Amino acid sequence: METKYEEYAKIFKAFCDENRLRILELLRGGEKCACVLLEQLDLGQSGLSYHMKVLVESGIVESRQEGKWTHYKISENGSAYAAALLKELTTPNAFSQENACCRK
Amino acid sequence: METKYEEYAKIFKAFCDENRLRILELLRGGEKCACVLLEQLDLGQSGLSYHMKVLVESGIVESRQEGKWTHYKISENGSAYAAALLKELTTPNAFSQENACCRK
DNA sequence: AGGATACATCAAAATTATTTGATATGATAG
DNA sequence: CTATCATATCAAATAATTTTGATGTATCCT
Repeated sequence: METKYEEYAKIFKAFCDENRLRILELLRGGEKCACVLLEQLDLGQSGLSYHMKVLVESGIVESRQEGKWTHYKISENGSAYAAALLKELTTPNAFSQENACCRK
Repeated sequence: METKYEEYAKIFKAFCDENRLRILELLRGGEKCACVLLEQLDLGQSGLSYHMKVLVESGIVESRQEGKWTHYKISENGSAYAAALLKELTTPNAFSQENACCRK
């Protein structure tokens, strides 16, 4: 089983690699098929496939098959979930308890 | 020089490691000094120091020196910036252009 | 001053992620 | 059915990140 931390980490990995950030930038312009991404990026075919897998598994990107082509687009739900999660991870929680460490 | 993509990646790396996510969880409870973090985590001293450096460099965490102790807390500004950036990276941009690829 | 404490830094080892090239799979065109 | 195209998967090579243990540095305590 996966800890919740591994699961969260997987989501944010979408944003932790230059190539994936470039891919997201292209997808901000709308759905694209792999062949288009491939010609706009400095990546080989299997490299693109690898990064698309990471992106899809993060939930940030969705894929749609159409015959032999695969189309990718940014997932609204996935993105909203990531945004909400980031906010949660950085917001003080209810029982904010100051630490009583380091006596002077 | 650093590309903007490297800079963005650095920010999200804060959230891509189990140990760092655990540290953030502790910091959601308020400012903590390194010694407290150390005793709550399964990490050695130099390992903690390494992760705190990554977190501070991402801008998500701020540190404050007090004598020989270092206190860490979540940075409101850094977190807000990351949240805004994530939103931007996943929002369709103005000139959303559908691709004209893959003739049927 | 001298020893202890808190943390940072370094280098080596271990682990994980990414790239690359070769091969597999599945859809379509002929 | 066969060949071709688009993409996925695999394994090996490379690169980046993380862990670990040793050492350095500044502060504090006596």
